[in-house]
Amino acid sequence: VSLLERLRARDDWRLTAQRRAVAGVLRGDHVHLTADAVHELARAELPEISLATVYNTLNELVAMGEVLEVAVGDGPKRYDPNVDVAHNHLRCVGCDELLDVRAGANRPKLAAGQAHGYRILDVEVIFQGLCPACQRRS
Amino acid sequence: VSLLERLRARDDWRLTAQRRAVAGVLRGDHVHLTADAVHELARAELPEISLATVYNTLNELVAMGEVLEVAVGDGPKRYDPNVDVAHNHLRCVGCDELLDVRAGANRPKLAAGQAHGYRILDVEVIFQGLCPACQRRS
DNA sequence: GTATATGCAAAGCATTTGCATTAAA
DNA sequence: TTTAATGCAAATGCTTTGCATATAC
Repeated sequence: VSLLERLRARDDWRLTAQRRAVAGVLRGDHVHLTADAVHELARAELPEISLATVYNTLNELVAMGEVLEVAVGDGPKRYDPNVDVAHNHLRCVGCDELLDVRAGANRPKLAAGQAHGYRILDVEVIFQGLCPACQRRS
Repeated sequence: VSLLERLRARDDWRLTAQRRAVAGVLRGDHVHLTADAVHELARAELPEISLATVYNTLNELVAMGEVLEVAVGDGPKRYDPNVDVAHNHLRCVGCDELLDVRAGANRPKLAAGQAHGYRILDVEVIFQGLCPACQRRS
């Protein structure tokens, strides 16, 4: 089921040209675009789309659970349409590239007695390292 | 060995009143202060310290490896002086509280064939959930 | 027709930077 | 005395917001 189809199914959410353009850009399984990049790409299809609308739309998609917000390291947030399959991230500390990696069978668990009364909702795992290009550079 | 002692030992780094104040604030094992909070607290000891100097100092401490920068969720970065013991973080998505948790014996490893040529330097694990107070509130 | 989304420009917040002054070594 | 750190204020980068206009339903 594609993002666009899921959005079409909603009756509480108006499907505008701008939102269709944003959804069109957020297609695929290894996409980690910044708001700015989404704006650039969406503009190819709809030149008059504004950055503010891109931000508004992305925030709505995140609130709906249709897109994942990935904030790691410095720099702008990334938006990841791959919400169905649990996965981890691999980031290059040199160039800030961000890749998806399959979640190993062993999702980390909190050690006993370490929950501090929390109800755990999610575990985020981020591998940090140097990509091949940045290894050569350093 | 305390942070202040380690800093005194450096001969390439001038120990000023401001830097001593920042180091004084970053004492203890469960400290996750924002730059602003460090500024507030440091002001108690040294009223004329500026926020810019706090930022400069924190960045230097991070670059030296004496302090950990923790950027998770929205909101400002936190600074964590607990660099010696590897540990994970537990964050409340409601109020943004941040706690240290012991790293389980099983640090997550990248599945075979998923390294994409990267040289891995670090793994960050962040448990997200609701703290007791925020559970009651919701 | 009516509620909602849009674009624009301005505001917001966290952080960094340029530069003249001050202080550590 | 020399070199580096400070404070201030302005600039930056990302993101959000207010409001009049346009558009989906």
